[in-house]
Amino acid sequence: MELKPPKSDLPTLEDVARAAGVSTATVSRSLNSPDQVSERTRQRVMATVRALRYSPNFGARALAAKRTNTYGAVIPTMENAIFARGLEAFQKVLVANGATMLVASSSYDPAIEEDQIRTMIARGADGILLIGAERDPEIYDFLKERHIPVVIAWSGTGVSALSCVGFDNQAAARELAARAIGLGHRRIAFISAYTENNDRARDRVAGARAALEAAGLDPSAMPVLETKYSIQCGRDAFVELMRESPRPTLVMCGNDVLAAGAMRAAHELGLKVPADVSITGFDDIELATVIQPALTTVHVPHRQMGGLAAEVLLAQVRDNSAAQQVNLETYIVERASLAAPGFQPTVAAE
Amino acid sequence: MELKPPKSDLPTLEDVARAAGVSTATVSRSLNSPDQVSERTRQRVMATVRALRYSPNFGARALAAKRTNTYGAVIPTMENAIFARGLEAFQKVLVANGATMLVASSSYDPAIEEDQIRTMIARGADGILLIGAERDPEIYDFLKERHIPVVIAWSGTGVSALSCVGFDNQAAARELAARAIGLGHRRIAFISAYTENNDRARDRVAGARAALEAAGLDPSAMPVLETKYSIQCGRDAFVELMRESPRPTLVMCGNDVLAAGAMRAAHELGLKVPADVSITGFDDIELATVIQPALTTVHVPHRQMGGLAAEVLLAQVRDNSAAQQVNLETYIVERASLAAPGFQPTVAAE
DNA sequence: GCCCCATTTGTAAGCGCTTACATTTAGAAT
DNA sequence: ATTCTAAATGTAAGCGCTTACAAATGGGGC
Repeated sequence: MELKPPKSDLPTLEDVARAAGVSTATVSRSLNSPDQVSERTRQRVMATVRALRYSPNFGARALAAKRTNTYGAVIPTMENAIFARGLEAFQKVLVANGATMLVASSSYDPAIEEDQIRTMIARGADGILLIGAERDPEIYDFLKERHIPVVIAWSGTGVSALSCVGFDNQAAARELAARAIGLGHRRIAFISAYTENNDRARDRVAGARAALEAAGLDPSAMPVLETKYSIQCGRDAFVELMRESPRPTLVMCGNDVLAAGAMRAAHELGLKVPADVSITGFDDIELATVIQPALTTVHVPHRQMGGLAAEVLLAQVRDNSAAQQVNLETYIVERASLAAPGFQPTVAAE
Repeated sequence: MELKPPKSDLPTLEDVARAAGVSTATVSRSLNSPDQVSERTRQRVMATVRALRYSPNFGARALAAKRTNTYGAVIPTMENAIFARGLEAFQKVLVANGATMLVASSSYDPAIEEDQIRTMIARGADGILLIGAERDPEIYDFLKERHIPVVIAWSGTGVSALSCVGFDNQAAARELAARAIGLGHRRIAFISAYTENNDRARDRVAGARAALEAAGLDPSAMPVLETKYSIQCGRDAFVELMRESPRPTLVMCGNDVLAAGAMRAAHELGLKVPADVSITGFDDIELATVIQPALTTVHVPHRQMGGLAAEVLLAQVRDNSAAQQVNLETYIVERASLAAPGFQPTVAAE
């Protein structure tokens, strides 16, 4: 505490003003709204800025301008490739617009998430990216009260009056399930991420149920196992599901990671995919193409979502534009892990 | 610009002071150094803070205290699971200490990286996390000039006088290669990430060479293909390597992602792993356990690294402690993809 | 009851910037 | 020339907080 080094004698706006022979206001304007300054003056100021290696003090600027040019992102975890992708894109767009990104992860815990959101706001975030629409209304009130623009990603329709950039989880899952039913599957099981506090996971399960119902099947007959987001958990869940008799002919998974675990378990149980059992995923991350057989899954445009979220947020903050609701398209990627039940591949495995 | 909503009438320190019947200094102290305030006063102040839902203004605080409690992390990309893991851990430790994380990615481009570093500093980062030690010395000068603590992760010995939390990439790769040589491998090929501006990648290749040399083999005879970080690239590189005659009996990969691609290519070429060709990875991400056969690789404690990096950085900033150099242990994870070289396959790929 | 010192509290000076408002300057129109 | 207007620049008032320093308070020890 005592030894704090002099952080120190960095040039200030005033130093630049003095050196350039203008007022601080002119320097400030040259930096922030160049077109309010004459060409000649601006040149001179900028040259001085460079000569002095001046860099504006962030705190002072934030204090005076009431804006930080910093945006927060609160996501469940960076270790999930889908969020990592989205974040990367979000950040790129931010940087391209001269802004920076604050990140925090909640580990899927609503209490932690709330805390992180408050911290971001206290840190002066001009806007904030949130995943999924489901959370304590009090948080939305808090955000509204402070006039902080929010964009919700990964979920389609969000809270009204809030921007969102997402897709229809339920419709996507329904479509995939319908496709499987069309192929002849009747006994379908589902491995889902925990649905509590997770509207995306819940919607995906609901989508499968809806397809069943539409096909005149009993949706409540579909076994659903909820588990954590990890390969190991997908594996365990699959083993559990295969204890049933008769066995399901298709195991749908709420995401690709769980599906990878399921695939793994299938191999260990000596089950051929898709001959003995079909497996589907959701998200279409790289993993889906690496496992054997390659995974039939739903492609979600994560990068696009992250990039668009940033744009929407920036527009709200900078141009005071209205909240927007953007719904992105998803599509089924047919690979090898889903086929008609009992399907014999022309070339035997191994 | 014009319509900016009133961000507005949030309570200030002064409001709290007035309401609690004390001076602003006392409120500030209650918040920042509670033990300088009497128990009774503090209680009263805190109650008022809660009642008014007061939250300190970030800019003002940063301006007055010359500290933001914000730390920057500049990484190549969040889409790489190893960095995502490290970052997640880094962030967790930061949050546990009341700090927040600013993130930027450089896409492995030194110019972008430099830019991001400068931006972070301009944003008032109190300290900064960097990946790998190799960069323009000018950047280090800049950082030193501003007295910004830096911690370098992922590389063992870094720039002197800078903290680093890493591991010995070269030794780890050497050990793995030595193990393979002990198994009987003589023709080894290497698929590496681009080594330009990437000391980690370079060290890994160097490690393999060192093992060859130590075994009396010619290190320059080892084919090395450099490529981008992606499964597809690993696949292409592997195919390329298999054109050689005689074929290598072992393809070492600079990371697990490349190895996954190689594995994929091996299957496509009808090559059995490890009978026809062994494959090794590096990093030990989850992917390594999903592919068939499971990957023999080097385990790197990414999370630990990220967490420690945060601790080192915090210590430097808060306690003004000296720079530390921490070297973490790695170890070989033996799975199925590496075995003694089998007979030379005569069946050609199509 | 008095003195001294440690503890607690208050006073007020900035921190470095933005911006409303005032002033000056320079063209254009007459 | 003169007047008017728009563009360019300057002045200076904060923004909300921290902290050096000063002042007040409260116990012991005598």
